Amino acid sequence: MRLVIARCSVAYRGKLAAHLPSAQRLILVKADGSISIHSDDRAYKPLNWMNPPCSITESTDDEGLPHWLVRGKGGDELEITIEELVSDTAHDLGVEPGLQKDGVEAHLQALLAERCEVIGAGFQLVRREYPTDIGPVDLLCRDTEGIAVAVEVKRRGEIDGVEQLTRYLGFLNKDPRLAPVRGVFVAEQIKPQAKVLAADRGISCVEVDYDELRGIESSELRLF
Amino acid sequence: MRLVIARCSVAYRGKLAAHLPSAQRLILVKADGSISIHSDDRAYKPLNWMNPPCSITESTDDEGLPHWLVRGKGGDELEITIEELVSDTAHDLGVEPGLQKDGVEAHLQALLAERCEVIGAGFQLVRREYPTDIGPVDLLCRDTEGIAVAVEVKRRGEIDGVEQLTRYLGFLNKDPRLAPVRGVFVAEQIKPQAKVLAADRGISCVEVDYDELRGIESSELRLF
DNA sequence: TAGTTTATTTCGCCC
DNA sequence: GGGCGAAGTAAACTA
Repeated sequence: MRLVIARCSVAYRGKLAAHLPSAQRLILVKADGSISIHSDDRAYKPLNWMNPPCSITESTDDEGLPHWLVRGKGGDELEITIEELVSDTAHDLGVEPGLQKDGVEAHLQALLAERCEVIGAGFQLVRREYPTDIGPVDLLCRDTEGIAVAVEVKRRGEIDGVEQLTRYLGFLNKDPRLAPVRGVFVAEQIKPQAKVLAADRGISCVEVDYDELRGIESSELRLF
Repeated sequence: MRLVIARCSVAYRGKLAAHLPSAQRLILVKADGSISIHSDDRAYKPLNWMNPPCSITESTDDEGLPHWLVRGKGGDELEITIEELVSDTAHDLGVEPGLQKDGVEAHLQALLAERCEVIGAGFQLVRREYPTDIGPVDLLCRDTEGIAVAVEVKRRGEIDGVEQLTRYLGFLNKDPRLAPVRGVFVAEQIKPQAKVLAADRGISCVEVDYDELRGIESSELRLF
């Protein structure tokens, strides 16, 4: 990993055109071949960058200033003119063992599969990831009257999720062994516009609390 | 901007839980109060981070190792245990003049709003970002016969955009002052599948050239 | 390898 | 400040 602190100007020409006037910035060159240019704000997002694979050509211009030309795929170009070099260091960091994550949508779906009465009183799970021609439905349940219920689980409920569930319902209702199938949209938070669309499509909405669900799971575990 | 190279372990507890085993990494502390932890790969994305505003508390643990506790909003916590400090430097970068972008959807939409006859001969703009219960339509126009036309603008025309326009048309057609409303899908490039779906929905497709549109704008400017 | 879906998405705009 | 759509989205997963 190479860290360059320098006063520089940058031009990007690729999927869009962007330009950075002269200022002091951090230029970060990683071992994976990527390059990113950071200012002292915007949190972790760089101002400009190039993803690997890309080639970096360092040269010196007419006035003796370092000049980098970075070429990425698709003809993308990043042009860096260094006007004043403050610092240029490199470190060999070695291998990255990797990040462990817990608590994403997959986990929420697993919790709901085990406690599907949270979605509706008396619901019984038929199966997780119930297959259809256009992809698997998160959960397929049956309610107290034996009616099939397709459940779409999201961490954040937005309009796309309602569309997705609508498509599944269209296909599931073609199966005479299942029809009529009703839909439930489950998420930690459901946006107002998604609720409007769901109502318009006859889909019910349920908001669940992740910590509470996990709490139920924990209490259950304590019983054994 | 502070740059720390160190062997460290990291734990994040917040929107999810995540853990990083011991390895050498770059810890980037920016003037905006953000912190991010980078490995030598994954391009510009850090392994862990905390967005501003957050507070960093540096202490020393039982074994004399530096220990950082970062608290963000919503009770999020980032815990960094430094096991070996390789380098710790700081630079004052000064103000960032900012990034100029050109060629994104907003610009395309603005150009089309001014020249909506490009979408259809004789089209007149009613308004940009015309509001509906499920979100704003990019452009609402009227054609030569006074029929309302909902226009969805994308940089890349894919199936999602056709779905989006279909939803808008459904809601707009409920308004007796507008109905019947027809739809036009405009993009620099429209994928074949999106064209098929649009045709199936009675939506017309128009492909426009960004440079040409900008060219028209430039020539207009030259006249004055 | 290509399409699909998620993301601690982040970011910007408008209300 | 909340809601919504776009992003040079990127990254992970699956068929």
